[in-house]
Amino acid sequence: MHIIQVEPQVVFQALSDPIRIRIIRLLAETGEEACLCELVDSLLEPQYKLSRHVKVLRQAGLLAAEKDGRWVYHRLVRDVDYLNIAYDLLRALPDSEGLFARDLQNFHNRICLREGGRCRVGIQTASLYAAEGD
Amino acid sequence: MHIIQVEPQVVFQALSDPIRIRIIRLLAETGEEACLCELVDSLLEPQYKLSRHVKVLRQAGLLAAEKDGRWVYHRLVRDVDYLNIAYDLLRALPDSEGLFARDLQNFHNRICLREGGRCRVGIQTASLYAAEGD
DNA sequence: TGCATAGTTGCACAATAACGCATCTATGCA
DNA sequence: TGCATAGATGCGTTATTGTGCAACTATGCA
Repeated sequence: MHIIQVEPQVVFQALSDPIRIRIIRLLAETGEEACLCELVDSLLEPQYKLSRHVKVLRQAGLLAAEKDGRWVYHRLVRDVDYLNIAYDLLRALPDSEGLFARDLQNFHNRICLREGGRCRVGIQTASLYAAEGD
Repeated sequence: MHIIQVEPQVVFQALSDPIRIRIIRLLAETGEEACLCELVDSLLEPQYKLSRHVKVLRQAGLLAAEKDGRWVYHRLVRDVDYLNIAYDLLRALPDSEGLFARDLQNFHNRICLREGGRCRVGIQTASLYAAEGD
């Protein structure tokens, strides 16, 4: 394990985007790790978009990635004190319009598709949430 | 008093700049308020630059401004839970190169010039820190 | 009432960042 | 060994942001 020295402003910059906030908040709230397709089905955003945002979060030191076959699991970096405070901050944010609650619900639904705790399918948005529109 | 609803990413965006981090960190660490010229003498950055950065922080809901004669005092907004966590976060940041320690020292020196707890002078950088260079 | 000064802001410019599209890589399975 | 699929990325475009310079506003004092 290696700790990459990151300038503080890079961490805040990484969290200055709504989608990236939703990603980190989802993992902070659930304590889970998630592969990209699970994030796609939870946030209902294009795959290439989330792939880029996850990369930003990784380069900022907030996420660690672990490859498992075709899937790449992303989890929060927990061994930096001020990052844990950042996660607490995210969990303390208001959810005035219930947008985060929706992400959370979608994520829970998507987690149910795991087999042996591992994701075994790809993007399921079309079949799972087709009726939701949005 | 009124609370302006601010989207979370705006707060992080406000803290995504090194100078703005230094401003908030200084006020969080000392518990003080500061007028603009005191910030100029503490951070050793141009006045127009800090004026703009302070404006960003104000619009993001992190700072409140109070005018007193020719001086404008800036203080942290304390009545929002997640902002207080943000201030804790800033105080937990490393100061690997001692840059923040310098800001803090300059600020303490500058506070000594107050009369009756109020700033009564303008920018003193030239006379106070002329020898420091940078 | 005019001047010095604390602070703000319009403007132009350079750098950065988010996005959609399409394409590319890498891995498991038939 | 070829195909389907999870994920990454190059490119061009557009929007945003930080900065320096200079000019501006607002306030206290002689």
